[in-house]
Amino acid sequence: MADLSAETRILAAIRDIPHGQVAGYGQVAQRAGLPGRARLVARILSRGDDDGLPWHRVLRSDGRIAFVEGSRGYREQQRRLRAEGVVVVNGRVRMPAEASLDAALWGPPPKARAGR
DNA sequence: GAAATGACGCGTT
DNA sequence: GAACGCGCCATTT
Repeated sequence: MADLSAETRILAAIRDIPHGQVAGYGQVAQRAGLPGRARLVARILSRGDDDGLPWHRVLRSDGRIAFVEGSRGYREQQRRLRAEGVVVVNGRVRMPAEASLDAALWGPPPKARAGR
């Protein structure tokens, strides 16, 4: 059967990112069933054809904003992230482990890490 | 059809 | 932790 287009799956994966949560391009691609297509995700977002998509929750694997520092999208994304309670420092965000994203989507473990 | 470009990722230095 | 380099994928010139 004709599977949904890769673009559709990627868009769905991005929409599945919970409020106040962030994910990397590679993570989104993998969640969409397209491992190694991180660049495809970036290209789709660059098009911006879709509406109401939380594109600002998609960051690089390093937790850094993909846009160039000082550019319009950069400031926009940073502003939106902070508006959701995400801590952005020096254009950087604490990248959650993949397990954390799974937990946020499927069920967070009550075993919170204490002390650090 | 080859080369260049881009909201990327990972390993190495 | 930052800088550098190479690899991968899809579109455009």
